[in-house]
Amino acid sequence: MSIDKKEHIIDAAIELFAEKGFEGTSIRELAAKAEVNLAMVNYYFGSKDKLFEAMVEHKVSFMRGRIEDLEKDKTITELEKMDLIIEGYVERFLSQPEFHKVLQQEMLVSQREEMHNKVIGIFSQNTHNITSIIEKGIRKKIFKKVDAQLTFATLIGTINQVLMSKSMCNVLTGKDPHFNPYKDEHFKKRLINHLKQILRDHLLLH
Amino acid sequence: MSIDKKEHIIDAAIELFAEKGFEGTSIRELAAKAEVNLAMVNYYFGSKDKLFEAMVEHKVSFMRGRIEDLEKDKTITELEKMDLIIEGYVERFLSQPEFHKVLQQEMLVSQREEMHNKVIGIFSQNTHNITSIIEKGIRKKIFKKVDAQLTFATLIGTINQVLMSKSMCNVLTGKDPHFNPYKDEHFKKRLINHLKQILRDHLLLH
DNA sequence: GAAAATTAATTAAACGTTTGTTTAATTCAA
DNA sequence: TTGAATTAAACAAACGTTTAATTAATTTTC
Repeated sequence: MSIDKKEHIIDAAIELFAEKGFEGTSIRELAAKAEVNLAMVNYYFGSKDKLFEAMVEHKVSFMRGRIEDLEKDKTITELEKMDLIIEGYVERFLSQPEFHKVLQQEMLVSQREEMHNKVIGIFSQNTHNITSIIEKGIRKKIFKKVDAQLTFATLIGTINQVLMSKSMCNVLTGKDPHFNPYKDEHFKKRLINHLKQILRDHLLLH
Repeated sequence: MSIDKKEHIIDAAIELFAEKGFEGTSIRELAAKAEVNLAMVNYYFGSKDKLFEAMVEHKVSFMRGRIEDLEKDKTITELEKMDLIIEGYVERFLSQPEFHKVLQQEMLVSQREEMHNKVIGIFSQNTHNITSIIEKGIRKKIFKKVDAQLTFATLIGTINQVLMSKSMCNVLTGKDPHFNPYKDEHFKKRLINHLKQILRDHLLLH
């Protein structure tokens, strides 16, 4: 009975936090969207802050990466690993653009510091693994001597950029303002291809 | 007498909005930081919303681009244009990281819709010009047939990524958490070099 | 150029709302 | 019958904004 409701609240929270920000969303508004009584939010989660934490916890558990395993994998080349990382990231981020927007907001503001650090932790979780893969490729002389850290920033930054705002993305790609690029399979492939191409150009020797 | 104070308030607003977000910043807090009376904010700007608009207006006027002229310029190559664009962007963004964070926040949330659209307008102002330059380079067969729009997203996205959070940037580059990369000349050059390199790799024929 | 009159700047206090949260009563399920 | 779920109402605190009074600066008048 209550599990549905808890998830209902979390889903409403993601939508509203993504659209209006954490401080910009009132519990009353949230309760109305989730179709529960105002007091239920505090009843279930204790406070607005704890709801936020629970929401992040709940969603992050869904996207625990396999990137650590990937780094150790010796059956595929570093380039193939990068391709898999790109596919994984784009797939994951585009499938939950609202949640990802909430994380981006939290990364920008340092209002709730523990949450800010937590989100940075989530994002930088893979930083080391991926730069390691790139650096390994460099040592193997498969890759050029690039700036591995900023190359990673380019990868994540490009995805973040298109995920930042639907209308921004549509302006960029010249689409109709009400078009939803995140649900468009063609756009997803386009993004993956672009990232694969730019990384190949940048990493591979010629 | 009052011009100083107005700018005092705007400066305080940028700092606080960048750190805590628009809704997360109270006028009382802001007035305290600017060392003015609470009522002065509304006296000068009318409302919190209008203060925001005035702040954006005031800062945007400082960074009116020369990119339009650059597009038409026929004395330099498209690659040189791209180099100049990179230098200009990095210079501009790193010199006002707090203001830029405010814009990023506003791009993410669609709470104040007119402001949201305005910021998108600012950002996409150069979208057309820059993709035009890339596409011209492609027609001239100086550049490969790349996805010009997503290439632009990569350029802006990389800069946005490192500008997102100081501590995030430090985690990425393995620096001390309290280090300020935005004021570091070496980091600036590193970022410029990376962007130039990745664009060369991606755009130029081999 | 000093006094008076007028406008602008500044203040502390109060306004009405909205906020997150809690309470106490009620309904529901086991 | 007991404990959890749900509700409407109330809570104090914080919010953006306004008011009314005071001080400072500027302009006008003689």
